[in-house]
Amino acid sequence: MVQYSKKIQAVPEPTIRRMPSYLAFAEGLMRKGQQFVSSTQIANYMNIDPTQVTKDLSYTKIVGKTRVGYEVKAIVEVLSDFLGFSVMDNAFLVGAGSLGSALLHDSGLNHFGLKIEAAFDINPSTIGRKINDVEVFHIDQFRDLAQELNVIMGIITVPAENAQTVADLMVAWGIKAIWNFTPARIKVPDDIIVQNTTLYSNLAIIFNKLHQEKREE
Amino acid sequence: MVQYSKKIQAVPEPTIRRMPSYLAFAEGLMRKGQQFVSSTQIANYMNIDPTQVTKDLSYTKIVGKTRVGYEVKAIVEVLSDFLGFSVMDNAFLVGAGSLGSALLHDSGLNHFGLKIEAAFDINPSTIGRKINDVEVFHIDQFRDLAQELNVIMGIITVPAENAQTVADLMVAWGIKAIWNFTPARIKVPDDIIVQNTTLYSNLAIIFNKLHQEKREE
DNA sequence: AAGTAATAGAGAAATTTTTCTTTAATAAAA
DNA sequence: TTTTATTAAAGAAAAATTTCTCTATTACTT
Ligand SMILES: NC(=O)c1ccc[n+]([C@@H]2O[C@H](COP(=O)([O-])OP(=O)(O)OC[C@H]3O[C@@H](n4cnc5c(N)ncnc54)[C@H](O)[C@@H]3O)[C@@H](O)[C@H]2O)c1
Ligand SMILES: NC(=O)c1ccc[n+]([C@@H]2O[C@H](COP(=O)([O-])OP(=O)(O)OC[C@H]3O[C@@H](n4cnc5c(N)ncnc54)[C@H](O)[C@@H]3O)[C@@H](O)[C@H]2O)c1
Repeated sequence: MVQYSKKIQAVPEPTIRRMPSYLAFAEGLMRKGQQFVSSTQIANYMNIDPTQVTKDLSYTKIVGKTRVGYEVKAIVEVLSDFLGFSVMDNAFLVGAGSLGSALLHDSGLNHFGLKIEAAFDINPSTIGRKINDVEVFHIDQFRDLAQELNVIMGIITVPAENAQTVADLMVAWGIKAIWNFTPARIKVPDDIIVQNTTLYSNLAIIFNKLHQEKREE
Repeated sequence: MVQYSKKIQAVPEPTIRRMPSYLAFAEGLMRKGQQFVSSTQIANYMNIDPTQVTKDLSYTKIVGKTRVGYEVKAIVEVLSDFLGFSVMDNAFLVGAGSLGSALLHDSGLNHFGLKIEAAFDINPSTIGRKINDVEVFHIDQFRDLAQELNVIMGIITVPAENAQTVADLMVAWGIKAIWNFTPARIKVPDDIIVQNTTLYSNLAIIFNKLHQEKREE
């Protein structure tokens, strides 16, 4: 079967996953005043192969200097742009519980181009409060505010059993991308982007490695 | 170069990443009283190819029935065991800030075999408090408590710039695996398992897809 | 009872991602 | 100045992962 929606020359997802770490590393070096950084250094920091770094960076317009490496400033600038971190996108967060609050406190999101404009909940005791200067509204106000503030992303941090309900509302209300932190998989139309972020995958990997170690003993 | 530490017949990491979702789905079905589930159903829920599910499950000892599927109960039991979720591992969490508190509130970790026995911080105003029944100690007490409680995992939720310091302490204190939630990459001896869990990779992927959509318009 | 459709499972093929190899450039050392 | 070592970059090869193809099985429909 021919895949019509096939991406042409898409950047590999693993590459995109690594890039924010390159960026964060480069930002750190910049603060320390370092001008150049080699793929070897980055690879050493990341615990990966140096050619992997070179290949990853080759997807951007960054060019390195033989025997010197890449200009730190260039990495920061180009990578920020490339990753979409240098323009602000507006998001709404639904579920101002423990994880939601943590995200609202995380300045890294803001630094990397995501502005959480407002939070929503159904719990009367949370509504009206401000968490790190972000106000918590009743979920019924989502639609009007989303249009008003040009919000394209919705963050789901409600209990798993309510994830689908919230997702449906988000879609109906014009959200283009959903960042789902619950372990539940949500069903949305094809044109809506969904990113599932589940802790338990990571837990499974750690356990797997731990047990492998045990087996080898 | 010959790779001596090469794993024999290891389960692919992507497979392990998907398994917790299969498990969660099966648990949901079990609660609803469903007895069997087919790879098609699971695939539909996960938005992936059915043969992927079949292949993933083939790494375990689960066997399916033609035209019927897999027994839900078997998936739950075998997968829990396989993923190491049915035996409790003890962990310590260092950095009882916003993310740390959220993790301490997350019952899912407990459900999937991770018991956070204690939390540690250096902030006097946090020390002595209890978060969801887990006590926050001064970091100096880590060592003694780790030995006493047979803790093998350390969870790092301090600010990124302190991640390496905390990791060094954890290693010195006999921790076998580190779950690092900071964007910083830590350097540890080869025999220590490290799992980095960084939000910003996910953010980068969403932005990438969003921008791709924009480009295609 | 016969036919049909859905499914597990095994193996092959295709695709994606990582690693290796080679080349050219050039900074630093001799 | 010459040599050496380090590096980026491009392309090839290898490895890992996903998707496809085929077969056998069997529940359900006719
Ligand atoms: N706490 C964590 O560290 C953590 C980590 C990873 C994933 N998760 C997942 O994130 C989700 C939320 O976890 P949590 O610990 O923050 O739970 P929580 O109970 O602390 O917060 C959930 C919030 O959602 C609100 N809510 C419920 N239904 C809603 C609805 N229909 N519309 C709007 N708001 C609604 C609740 O009032 C509550 O404030 C869960 O699925 C959990 O598995 C949590
Ligand atoms: N908040 C989030 O939602 C979120 C999400 C993803 C990742 N992160 C990352 O997690 C880390 C923590 O974020 P946070 O928002 O919880 O920060 P935070 O400031 O709320 O919490 C950090 C805690 O660590 C403690 N601490 C600092 N140095 C310490 C040390 N040496 N030993 C022990 N404790 C120490 C502080 O006292 C504080 O309580 C950061 O690296 C952040 O990038 C946070």
